[in-house]
Amino acid sequence: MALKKAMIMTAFAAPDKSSLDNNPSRPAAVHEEVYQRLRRAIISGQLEPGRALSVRGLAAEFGVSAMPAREAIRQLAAQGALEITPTRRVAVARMTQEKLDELCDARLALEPSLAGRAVKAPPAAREALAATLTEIDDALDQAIERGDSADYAKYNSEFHFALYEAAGAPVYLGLVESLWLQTGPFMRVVIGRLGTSSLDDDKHKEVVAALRAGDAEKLEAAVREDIMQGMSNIVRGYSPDV
Amino acid sequence: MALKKAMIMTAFAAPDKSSLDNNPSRPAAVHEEVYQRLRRAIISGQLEPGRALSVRGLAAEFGVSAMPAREAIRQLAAQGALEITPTRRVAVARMTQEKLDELCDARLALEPSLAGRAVKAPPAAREALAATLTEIDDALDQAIERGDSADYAKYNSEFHFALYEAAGAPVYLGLVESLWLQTGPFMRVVIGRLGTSSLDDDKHKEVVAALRAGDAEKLEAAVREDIMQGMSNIVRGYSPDV
DNA sequence: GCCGTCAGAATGTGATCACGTTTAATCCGG
DNA sequence: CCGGATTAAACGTGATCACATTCTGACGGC
Repeated sequence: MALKKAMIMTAFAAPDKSSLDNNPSRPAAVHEEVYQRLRRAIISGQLEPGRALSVRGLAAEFGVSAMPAREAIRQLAAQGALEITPTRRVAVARMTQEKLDELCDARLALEPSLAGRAVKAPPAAREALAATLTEIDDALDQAIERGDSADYAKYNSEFHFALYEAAGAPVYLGLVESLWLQTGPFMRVVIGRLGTSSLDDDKHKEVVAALRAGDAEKLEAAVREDIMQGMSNIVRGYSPDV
Repeated sequence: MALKKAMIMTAFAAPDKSSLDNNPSRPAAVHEEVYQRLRRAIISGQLEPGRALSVRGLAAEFGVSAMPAREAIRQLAAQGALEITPTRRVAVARMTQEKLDELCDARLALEPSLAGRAVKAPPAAREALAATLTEIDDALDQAIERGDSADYAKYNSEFHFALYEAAGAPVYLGLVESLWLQTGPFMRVVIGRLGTSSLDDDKHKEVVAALRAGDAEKLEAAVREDIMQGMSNIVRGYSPDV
């Protein structure tokens, strides 16, 4: 029981305080931090589908009162990450075959064109982004070699969102975040089932190359292939109900 | 001031109780009803962009305590309908040119293919849907003749969502709802500015025809054209800041 | 007439409590 | 050893309160 508690604590790890907190002016709202930590944990697949969450439980985990936990839960439920059962209980959203198909279609419809917008950034910013992406991708490759599926999921999401955030398209970004919040938990299950060995041929190198070349079409194609490859892995590792 | 109060009351009108409440088993949560009414008001453009909302104000409007109002606000903010200012105040999201471009792109990327799924429904359900759509479209035409831009926006949203809900694609539907929550308020401003006279050539008839024919491609094309036409109207009526 | 000041009203946020429901555990009879 | 009933714990939800911050508008000096 103490072990499980420790696992939970790491899943909801606080953001790295050593990095610069780029908003020194205003202290962040408590419910906002709860939301962000929970969101990261879900996107990077640290919470398995069907995992029950409770207002009081979350509040205790984060050392806050019930109110911020409630707000974070409602926000994530609105984005499709959490399900509210008919009896009003809260759990990480489960996956179905139909939902998986929809998520795949929607990701292909949105993410490539979102990524494509990143090439419109000024060359200096583009180069900086490429450097950041390479850095993340290196960490990702190391995670694969290590067989660390948790870090893989983490760096994979960081890679994509570093690219997407650079596109400067907040509406698109919000939609895509919702999609990742719905795929994240299930993705992790699949990776844990298949292992990281089958993931060493992602298209991230092509993404960076196309970004450096300023070739929007190639960038979109690379992202599209990356998504399709990742989703086909999911299908390979799929089993119902979970 | 009493007049303004009355206007607000109509904007947040309660759903028609005479219609069947299709879930007699469990009483809906209070915050859920607040959310639904607010959501409808926003999608159908009854709240102008920049309109300030407050927890206590909303709670008073709906005759509830602050808590359900807070939850509804947070949910809608998570969907992009409401903005939270740097000082943590809440207002209906404003429009910018960049956001408008994004919304247009995203709608074109999602809504046609969502609508296209509706043709996969069994013929009987498709025919019933076509009948419903025709009914809504008639009311819509009458609203146009009347020059009633409020009813126009209402029936237009009802037309689209009747179609989209029939597609049976909840993930897509959630994304599209988010887009409408962001376009709704601004749409209404534009319609009010242009009048309804410029809106009598929508593609709804083609939509219904394609649905009846079971022609997914034509259906998608008709929806695409309807979106483009509606969005071009917005561009025509656009002026910054609002 | 304009702008800065300042007091009062309004607001977001977090905490806590109460109530009815739901889930989990316990116990008991077979 | 098992299954159903009963009791206890946990939960979601709504209400209310306190506090710090922010907005509003009136007032007064320039």
